[in-house]
Amino acid sequence: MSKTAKNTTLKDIAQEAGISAAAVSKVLNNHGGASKATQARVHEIAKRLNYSPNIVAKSLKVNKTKTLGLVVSDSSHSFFGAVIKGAQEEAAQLGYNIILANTNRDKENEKEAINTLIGKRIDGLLLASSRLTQRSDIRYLDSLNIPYVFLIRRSEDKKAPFVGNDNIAGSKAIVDHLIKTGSSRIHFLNMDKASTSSADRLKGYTAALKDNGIKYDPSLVYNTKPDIQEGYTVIRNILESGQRMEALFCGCDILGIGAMEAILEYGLKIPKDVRVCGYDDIEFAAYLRRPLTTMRQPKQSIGVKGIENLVARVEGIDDKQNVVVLKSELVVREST
Amino acid sequence: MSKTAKNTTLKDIAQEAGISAAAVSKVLNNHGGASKATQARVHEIAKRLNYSPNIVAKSLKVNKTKTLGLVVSDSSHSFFGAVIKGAQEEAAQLGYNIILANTNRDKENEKEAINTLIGKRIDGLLLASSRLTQRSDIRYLDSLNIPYVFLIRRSEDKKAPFVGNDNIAGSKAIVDHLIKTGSSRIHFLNMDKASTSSADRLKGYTAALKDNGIKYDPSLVYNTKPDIQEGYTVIRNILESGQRMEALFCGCDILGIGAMEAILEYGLKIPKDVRVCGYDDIEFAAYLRRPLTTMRQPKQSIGVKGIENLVARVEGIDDKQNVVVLKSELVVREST
DNA sequence: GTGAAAGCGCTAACAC
DNA sequence: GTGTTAGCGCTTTCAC
Repeated sequence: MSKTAKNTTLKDIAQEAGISAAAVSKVLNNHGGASKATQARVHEIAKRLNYSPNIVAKSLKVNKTKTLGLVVSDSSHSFFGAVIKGAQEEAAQLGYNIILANTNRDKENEKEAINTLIGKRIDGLLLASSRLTQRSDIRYLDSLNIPYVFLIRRSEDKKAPFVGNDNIAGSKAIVDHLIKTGSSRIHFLNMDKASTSSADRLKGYTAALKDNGIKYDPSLVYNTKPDIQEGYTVIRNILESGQRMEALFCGCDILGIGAMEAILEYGLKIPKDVRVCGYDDIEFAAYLRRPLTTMRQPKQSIGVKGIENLVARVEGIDDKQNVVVLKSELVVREST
Repeated sequence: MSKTAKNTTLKDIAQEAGISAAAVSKVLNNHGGASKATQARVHEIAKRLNYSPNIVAKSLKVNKTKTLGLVVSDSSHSFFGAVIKGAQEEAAQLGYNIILANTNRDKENEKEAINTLIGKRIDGLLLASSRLTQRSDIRYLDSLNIPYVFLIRRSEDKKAPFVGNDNIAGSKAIVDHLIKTGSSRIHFLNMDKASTSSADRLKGYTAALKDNGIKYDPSLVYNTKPDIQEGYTVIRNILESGQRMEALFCGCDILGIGAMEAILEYGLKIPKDVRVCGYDDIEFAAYLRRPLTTMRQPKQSIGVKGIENLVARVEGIDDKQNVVVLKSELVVREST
């Protein structure tokens, strides 16, 4: 299994063709460099020797790796799976590769992952649901000296490049739906407080209440991390405390799944007794115990647009937008 | 956004410390190379100048990139998400990065992706649910001159390195479960015929029947690609054709989801009228309309062990197993 | 122990 | 046009 077979290099081809390596390089990159006859000869030899250019050497020379970093909190989450797919395929389309890193929602892990990526001399960085969203983090990111784009969760610095959906409008729309269809007492199980996405979703929630003349009651709002078990536990505790619940907006579908389990287990009916909404529209939202009403984020498009925007920055194209806000769409299912 | 700031190099440090770049390299890699005092000085300067080694240059020199390729059919599938996570984290642990590629279940795409990866001079290749499982494909893979390991779906060549579960034993166990709990007429909705995994699952299915003295009826066996809609359509057609169905083994959970939708929509009860099993135990199998009985594959472990095995090959360690078969586990839920 | 020289494979700049 | 030279940033002999 040891690599004995040396790879063919430009020099090998040059030797066989009786010209210089530089000339071969030019021919193979279509920069002229030789007579038609020599060109044909070079191509023939390259093919025969099964030549594959050493991108590492090229990268060193041109100081570009055609590799992008994609940092996500957890690549095993269905939501990120779709984003990653979009990003990876668009990158391939544009001639780039993607190195993937997981942070498990930890800021130190994230910085460490980024530092490794920087060592590999990536040309640009995509940060999905980053923890580096504080204003002070921007200095760190800028010091990296490569372009970066936030995905899904924006920075507190609203000028930082971002691709995602409008969380305020999205959650306002979904809470509106809950109100229009009959509830005025709406529990809200939001994600971690620290996240700008959570903050925006809370804004949407309060805006919807206000628009409909409902008083905001902070005791109906809870926060927890996006995890099925967490959602289950929080809602179960609320129910067992004897609080009446008639409508519940969950900050993401994952929390919605846990919440619905708790509600059903408690003996309440969905949607008859409690109506439940999520956010994201992950792939399985339609096939749950109660198909979940939710806000569909264009997950794959977020990945695609993110790469598009990042590559534009990497390649110095000027007419890119700084902030790309994609539309989300209310999907009403059995849970409401 | 243009990269004006030049990165610090060994030479910069050397200059400031008044020694050679080679000496600095040795110090920074703890290969001795200077007096204690000089060493301290070098470290101080490196830190002050925010030195980050250029891995591209190092890779070129040592002919190793510390980068591995991971080729999957579809990274957005929940199942692969878990495998990717395990692989990525284990790779990071061992000092490697992962470049991800999608093939969309197409052999030509897969070869193209691999060729790109080879150009990037990856040190090794992980093939998850590959299409290159024919004996003749081994020649192609061997010609790459880097170690590779099949994940999940094995090659026809049983000597090819592989990490996954025992599909024969797994599907035999699940069909046994169906038989033991009362069914003798068992439909089987398997995945694509071409896959070695499907072939093995069919073997398990027939073995279970034989063990229990049930005659194998090929008219109960169907094949389709792993897609919710496909599963839905096939089962719906069977039902509408008037065939009686009392138990159904699906080759993967994804097909199980589609199948259950069709069955319920047709007005039959699960598990009362039809009992349904899947395979894989994807994250959401427990939260479906009918929580799905299934065979739990150790998804994350497959990624972890796959990387472990591959890295052992890359680093020339001899005591690695060629074929690693991980245990799957029957998880009984409401659907049976 | 310490430092100088060579060279990984490629391409951009420069001479002919 | 055509080909040579130099050098990207690093490590690894090899001399001292």
